[in-house]
Amino acid sequence: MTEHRVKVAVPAPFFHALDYLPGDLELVPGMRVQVPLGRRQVVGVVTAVERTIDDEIRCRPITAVLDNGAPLPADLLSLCNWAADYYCHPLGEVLAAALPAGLRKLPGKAIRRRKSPKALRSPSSAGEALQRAPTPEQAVVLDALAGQPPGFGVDLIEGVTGSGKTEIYLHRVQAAIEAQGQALVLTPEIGLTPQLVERFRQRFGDGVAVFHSGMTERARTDTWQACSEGRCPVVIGTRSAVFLPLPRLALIVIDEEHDASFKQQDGFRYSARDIAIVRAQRAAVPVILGSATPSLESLHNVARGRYRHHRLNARAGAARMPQPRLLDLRNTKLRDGLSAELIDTASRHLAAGGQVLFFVNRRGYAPALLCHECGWLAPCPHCDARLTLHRARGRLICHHCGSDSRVPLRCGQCSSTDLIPVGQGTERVEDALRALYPDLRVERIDSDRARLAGELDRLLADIHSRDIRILVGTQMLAKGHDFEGLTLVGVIDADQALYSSDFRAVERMGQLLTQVTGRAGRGATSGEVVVQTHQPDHPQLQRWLRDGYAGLSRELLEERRLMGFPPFSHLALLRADALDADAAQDFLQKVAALIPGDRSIDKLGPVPAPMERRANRVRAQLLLRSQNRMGLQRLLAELVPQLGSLPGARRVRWSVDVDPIDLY
DNA sequence: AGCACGCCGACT
DNA sequence: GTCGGCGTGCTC
Repeated sequence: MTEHRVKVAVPAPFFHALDYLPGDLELVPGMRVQVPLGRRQVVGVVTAVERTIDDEIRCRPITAVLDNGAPLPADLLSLCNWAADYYCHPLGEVLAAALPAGLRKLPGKAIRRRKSPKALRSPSSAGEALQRAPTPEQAVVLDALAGQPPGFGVDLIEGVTGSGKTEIYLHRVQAAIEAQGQALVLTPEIGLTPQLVERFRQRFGDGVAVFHSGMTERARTDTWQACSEGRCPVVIGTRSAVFLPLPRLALIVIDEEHDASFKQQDGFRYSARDIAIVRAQRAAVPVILGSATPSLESLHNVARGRYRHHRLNARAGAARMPQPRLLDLRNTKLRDGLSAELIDTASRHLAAGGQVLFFVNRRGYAPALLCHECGWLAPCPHCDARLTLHRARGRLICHHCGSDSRVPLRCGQCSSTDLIPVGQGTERVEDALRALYPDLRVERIDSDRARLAGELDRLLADIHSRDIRILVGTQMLAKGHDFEGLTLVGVIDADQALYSSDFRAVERMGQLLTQVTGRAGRGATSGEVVVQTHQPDHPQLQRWLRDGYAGLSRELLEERRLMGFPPFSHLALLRADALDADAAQDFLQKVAALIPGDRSIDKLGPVPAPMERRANRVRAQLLLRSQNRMGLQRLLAELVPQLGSLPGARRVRWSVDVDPIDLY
């Protein structure tokens, strides 16, 4: 007997959609439905409607259809399906990540009514007045972009900080809008870089929607709805915006494409940049990638002829990119991490009226507290890590698990009271600079400081008004901010990355150093950048100094090729952790045993994670590497759905990370 | 994931 | 004698 069956993806870790009976409901793929699952009711998405004679599995009826309006568009459903396969993640959970919370929950008593669409300020009237004439260099890039054949293609714009990448985006977005299309602009963090949204608002007025995790659930759902109805010509969003429904999608811009925050680091571990490129390919629309420091992946795609490449070298106005110099710390006297020469340089800039930024990539006062008598280092009770001293708060805090305790008066081992902070964080450098320059306003900007709403905005305003003369900040400050009066950037310690075992550490160091270098000399005065180091002869640091990020990245690509690491191979990282000592590694050992001894896939591990114990869980990992992406994906597609039923799987937490960026 | 069932320790 | 710990099994 022939019957209709409906495949429904539910928010649970199943690798296949479940079957339900439609009854007399009219269903099409993409509709949200309420279905019974065990003894609860959940929201699922219809993925297919089939005629079937397979009666073997039990089948319950669909409770209700939840969409009064349009179903999830077919292109998005299909994109989510692709992503679920590529990242080996259950489709129902992928859809849950793609839909705003308001569409994932069962409706309450009140039926949500759609707001009537706002009248949009006409883009052209708002825009024309503020249109800047492109520089000759920008004009070359714009001509090249305008001359591309229609359809999919990726253009990477490698432009130094301040060279006007945003202006290029604005022109291409304008062209997309004029052709009645919608443009999607992805950015790493909206809260930290309000300038990008500002520039778009100046040009396109209320046509610009934003979408990010800081918005209320309600606002996100409304924006989702507006996008799906084609009411947003431009939407600027973070990672999850890659899943917004855009019926007239005409262009995708990915700003700061190298930025790690495009990769989700838990649950469904997707790369918004990579999904965006797949989406553009499927929708046959162009992609613009922009960065001062492109990822090695994108540069490799340029080298292979997959992406087109454009450069913007000139900075706007009179500003020149500073030539950084290294400051050899060996055998110099340091005061809270600051050398006398750096202090002299800073004093000179301050006396001349400039602003100075000290870049310290660590929060807190000091990354460790040491007993001077016996060598004890205050450890985190839950992790294989040292506690960070937050002196102003009088706390020792673990930056890995959040463990928080009072600063002890005595050594935990020998009871000595001679405890000294070692190393320096932002708070310590801030204190030192306050003592050195009591008459100047010194402020620290890091995530501890900017946690309060509006605090970051206030600080940024006081920087622009030159009220703040000296800034101490983490990489939070390295991104996107324009500080006209900033003439000196001092990097306190460039060496951390040079000691790291992570294969991407030097790439990230180069990106960070280049980004902070771009902070100096944005105004008329040429800037100065000083990098303190104990490794002044390190070849990669030297390479960066001589040939900039472009030279360093060429060298790093060559190194990756020789080592067989991405982008010259593909990685998937299986992680596991557990409360008992060996459970995670034993589990991954069983996983490894399931993988055929195929020459095309390297099994690296299982091994203990670089930080073996974290938040009281013992962690292990198994890295898979292959030259052949399809081969790796086929293996994972076969392997991953079995892992949950492996003996011991319930005793461990495990995850799969396709294209991992951090190997810890 | 969420929720049941089920079989062993300390309490009104 | 019960309340409740989390091990394991299942959800169309």
